[in-house]
Amino acid sequence: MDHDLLHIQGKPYVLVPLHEYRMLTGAAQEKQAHLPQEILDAIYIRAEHPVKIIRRHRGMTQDDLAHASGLSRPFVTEIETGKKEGSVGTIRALAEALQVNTGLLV
Amino acid sequence: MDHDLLHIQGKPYVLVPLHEYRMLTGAAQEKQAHLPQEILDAIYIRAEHPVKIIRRHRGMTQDDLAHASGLSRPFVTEIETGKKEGSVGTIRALAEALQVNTGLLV
DNA sequence: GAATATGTAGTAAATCGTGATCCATGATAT
DNA sequence: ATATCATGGATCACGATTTACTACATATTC
Repeated sequence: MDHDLLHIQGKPYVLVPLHEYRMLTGAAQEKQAHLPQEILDAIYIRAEHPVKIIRRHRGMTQDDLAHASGLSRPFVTEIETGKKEGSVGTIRALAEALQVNTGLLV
Repeated sequence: MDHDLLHIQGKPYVLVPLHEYRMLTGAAQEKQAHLPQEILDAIYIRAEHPVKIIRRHRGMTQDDLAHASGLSRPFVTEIETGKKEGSVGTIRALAEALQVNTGLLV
């Protein structure tokens, strides 16, 4: 937890990577050691759906993920585009297929 | 609690005043200590529903949790007894009310 | 243009989440 | 001692919403 300390107009600031900031402020996540920082950053920024971010990082197509998770391919699309949210079971299946903690997808 | 977001070499950072940073890190440590090992063990064992385990550890009744989460009391009962699973939104509301990561409840 | 990857409609079926109601226990008064 | 009431929890029926599918459409890439 050692970050850069800098001063702006005489006041001390700490430069905290965004994902750690999210953790600190309670939108907390557990450590995902196997996901590189830029992926975690992308997830926390929420510019795209976490499933999409992680799926592409895993080098999978929607069809790959659909088969791996036992869901239909269009449904994966709808999850990723935010048209559907999916049930808790869906989230678990996706997390399992993507090999990440469910907390990352919720 | 909203701070400046900036990018350095493509990575997102948050500029946090030092005193708030100290508060945040202190609070985070305390938050982790909030759930003792025995509670985490109980959750892991899954003898009872995590919501029930954490709710009682927080000294809340089902009615307390219902109000805190904005859900109806019967629904909280049904979640805890496993009769219903709830939507992702439900999980988020409960995690928020119980002040734990969603991952613990999914 | 063929093949691959992704997005959209339409839908039966499942689930959500609620109010009404009920059960058990315990405290307080009668 | 027992009737009454309050509290915490559980169950049910049900309208409303969502799920997750198949079939179809559109990009995108080779």
